[in-house]
Order: sequence, then C-alpha cells, then structure tokens
Amino acid sequence: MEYICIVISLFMNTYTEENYLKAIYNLSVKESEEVSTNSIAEKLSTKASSVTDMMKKLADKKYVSYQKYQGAVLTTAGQKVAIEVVRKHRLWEVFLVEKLNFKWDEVHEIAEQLEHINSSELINRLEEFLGFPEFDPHGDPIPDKNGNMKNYKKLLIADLKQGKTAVLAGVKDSSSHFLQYLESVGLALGTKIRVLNIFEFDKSVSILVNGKKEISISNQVSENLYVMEVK
Amino acid sequence: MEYICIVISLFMNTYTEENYLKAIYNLSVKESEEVSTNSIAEKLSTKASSVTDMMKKLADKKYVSYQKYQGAVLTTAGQKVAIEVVRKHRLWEVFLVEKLNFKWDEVHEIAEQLEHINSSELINRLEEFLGFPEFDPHGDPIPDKNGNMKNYKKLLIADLKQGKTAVLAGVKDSSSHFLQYLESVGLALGTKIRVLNIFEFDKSVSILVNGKKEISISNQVSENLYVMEVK
DNA sequence: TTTATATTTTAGTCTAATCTAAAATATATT
DNA sequence: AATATATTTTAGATTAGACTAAAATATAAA
Ligand SMILES: [Mn+2]
Ligand SMILES: [Mn+2]
Ligand SMILES: [Mn+2]
Ligand SMILES: [Mn+2]
Repeated sequence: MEYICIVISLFMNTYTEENYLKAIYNLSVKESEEVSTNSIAEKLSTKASSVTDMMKKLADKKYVSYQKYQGAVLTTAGQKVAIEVVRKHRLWEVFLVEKLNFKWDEVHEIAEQLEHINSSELINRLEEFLGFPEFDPHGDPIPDKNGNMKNYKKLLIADLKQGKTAVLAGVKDSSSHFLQYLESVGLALGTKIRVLNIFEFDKSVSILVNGKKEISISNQVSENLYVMEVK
Repeated sequence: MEYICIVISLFMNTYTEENYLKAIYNLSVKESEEVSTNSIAEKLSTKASSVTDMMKKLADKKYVSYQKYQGAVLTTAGQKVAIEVVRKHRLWEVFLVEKLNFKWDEVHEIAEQLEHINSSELINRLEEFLGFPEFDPHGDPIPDKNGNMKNYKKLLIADLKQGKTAVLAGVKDSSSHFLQYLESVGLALGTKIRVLNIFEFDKSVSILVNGKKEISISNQVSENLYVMEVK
C-alpha cells in the first residue's frame, strides 16, 4: 500500500499537470523560454491565480523553476514530460487522419483527450503501426521515444522573395477556421506554390498553386503558413 | 457562458461517474439487477461510504433508482450511459489486439483509460475501421451504436455432458492470470474441444483440444470458460 | 520621479471525490 | 424475541483544482 502511493507520487502526473506542462512547453517554443503567468492562463482558459498555484506545485515537483513575478521555465524533467505529451498528441492526430479518415481540422480536440492516456507500450506500438511518422497532420514534428524530433527551418510564405518556389510544410495557426479556409482555397501540406507578386501596401501575396491556379492570400495567411523552399 | 455550463451538466458525465455506472452495469449482468453498496465498493476498490455519496449523486441525475439500504438499480438512462462505456471499452480492446498486436491479457488496463475518451464520431469510426466486430478479445459482446448486442447462450464447459463437442467462445474470469494460464495450455477463443471425461470427485474435466492434445482442466477452469456447442 | 496601469500573488471559498470513525439499520444466530 | 454480526449511512475532514476579490509588485506614462 505504502509502495503504491510512493510510486504514484514519483511517476504519475495528473491530467491537469500534463496540460500545464504542455502549455508551458508550447509557449516557450513559440515565444521565449520564460513563460508568463498570464500567457499560461490565457492558453489554458483559466485564471492567473490558478496558474500561480500550479506553478508552485510544479516547482515542488521540480518540473519548472519558478520565482514570484519571474514567470516559469521548464526544467529538463519538465520538458521531458511535456515532450512526451506532445508526442502522444501528434501521434494520435496522425492516427485519426491516416487511419480513421478524420480531416485535419477535426482531430485536435480528440487528441487533447488521447494525449493523456498513460501507457508507453501503447504509444510505441501506435507509432510503429503508423510507420514512424515524423510530422503530424499540421506539419508539426513528432518527438521519437527519446524526445528527439526533426526541426526544419521555420520559414513562412511571408518570408519568401518574389519568384521563389516552395512546398507547404506546416501551419502556424492550426485553428479549425484557418484549416478550413486553406482547404476551401485548395491549400494543403505538400502543395507546391510559387510567389508571383507581393503587394507592399497590404502585404498580400499572389501565388501560383501547383503550377495551375493563381490565388491571392492576405498577410494573415502568409504569416501562418510554413514552407520548405524548392530549388 | 451560461449555455456552456448547462450543456455540460446535462450531457457530460465525469470519468468517475462513468466508472460507477459501468460497475453497476457489469454487476447487474453477473449478479442481480439490484446492486449492493458493498459490491460496488469492492469492484471499484473504494469504500462503501464513497459509494453511498455517489449513489445519491447518480440518483439526482436519474441514472439510478436508489433508496437507503436498498441497493441501486440502473435506470434506462443510466444503462444507456453504461453500455456506451462498455462499447468503447470493448472496441478499444479489439483495436489493441487486432491492430497493435497486444495479447488478450494486456489490454484491459489500457481500455480502462480509453473507454472515457468522449467522442461518438471517434468511436463510430473506430468501429468501422475494425470492421464492426461483434465480440471483444475475451468473447464479450460489443454493443452497437444503439446499444444492441448479440447475447449468445452463456454455456460453460462445466455445463457440457460427456462426449459433447464445443468451441471456446468467451471467458468469465478475464484476469490476466487466467488468460495467461489458458494460453500456456493452448486454449484460445475459437479452439474446438470435446469433453472426454468428467471426474465427479473434484469436478475436473479431461478434454480433447482441437482433436489432438488431451488435457485435464480443474473445475475452476471449466466454470470460467464459455462455449458454443457444436453438433 | 511620481502616478497610473497591468500583472501577479495571496487569502479565502467552492466543488468533486475520497477517507475514517461513529451511528443507524438490516440480517443472522442463538 | 433478544443478541450478535454485517452492511450501509452519516458526520466531519482532506485533497486537487478552480474561482473571486483584494493586496502586492512590476511596468509604462506623465
Ligand atoms: Mn493538435
Ligand atoms: Mn497538430
Ligand atoms: Mn476489459
Ligand atoms: Mn474484454
């Protein structure tokens, strides 16, 4: 009985703790290493006071280094937990799209639940079943068993010069609104594009899609699509 | 904001509520319709006082009819929720065995977690992906979208007369100990057996497995294996 | 450098789910 | 029928996680 309690407190994290760690991880990747209380609160749709409580708890568990008013930084241990959750989230998203034929804008909510299923055997076998994918349906890299992942250059359409050719590799904004917009104008990961014109006045861009159709995208769109340049 | 709260309180059940409802359902199938506080407590490894609290809550939600000292009975609404959880549990078990190559004694714990993933779209697509299976890896029937399932005759090896031939169709005890024992003596679902001798003094039975090997099984084993008779 | 605003923390409540110990009720035994 | 035992319920406490309101601190503006 004693044993079980000790084991749980050492190895298990609650659903909620995992969500906080993942939120801190995602914020620290997008913004700076140090993550503010408010940004975590916003990301998790909770209140700053709740975040403060949790930061104390995670600091006790050595998952973050935290000092009053200084924001939080993941420790190596915290990062490991966060990356494990991210790995699960992204593998499940691949499963949902590749095996169950969900669309890329339908999988996030479900993966938010599946990412907390606790079984390394399960996730390793799922990874194998899926053929060890390296990217999820939104182009985000999938950490392997050891937490390593491809980190391709994060180049946006907005960064491309006129005349350049590139392939769509990921989305920065993965809200279903944006994903549905992309689908409706015929943009998907793997799509080849060429920058025809950049209009300075509103930073909109006209692009050639798959060598055929010409469309115009707003700055908001070009700032949220990652590409890989093609020679 | 109001709306969301109302919706959640009407349609969503907590992980814990689902576990209680499933426990009551499983107990009422195995024993009697009316389920005692203590049996629920034992099944869920919790205390009777906790069960009493939850019965009040589930009675409020109209999932059980409950009167002090009288045990609990699932209402139609409660049964619907319970069967939905059972459906998810069993479909995930099929997935784990058929697609991820888990053994039948390894899947229960993981399915205990997966059964709480909340998405009917997900479970319906999973069911389709698996080819609409009717039984789980332990021979238990899988409820369909509407809660209907095959209920084959629950005949045990212990019920068979000498000389009868039958096919293994399910396990009553699905503990991993028992499942591993079965595997080690070459008994699996679908295995054809023939009752050679019934020894009255200890109720052990000698059976012919797949027309080849003869083995002897104890009463405890013959009382825990469901079969379908073959003419 | 003072003042105003924004951010973060603290203090105190709340709810769900659990527990222990004690009281109430039901069932079994003499 | 009276007594003993087992089951169930109540009362009261605890924990995780969340919230509100108020206090403390940091940052920006004047
Ligand atoms: Mn996602
Ligand atoms: Mn994704
Ligand atoms: Mn099971
Ligand atoms: Mn099963």
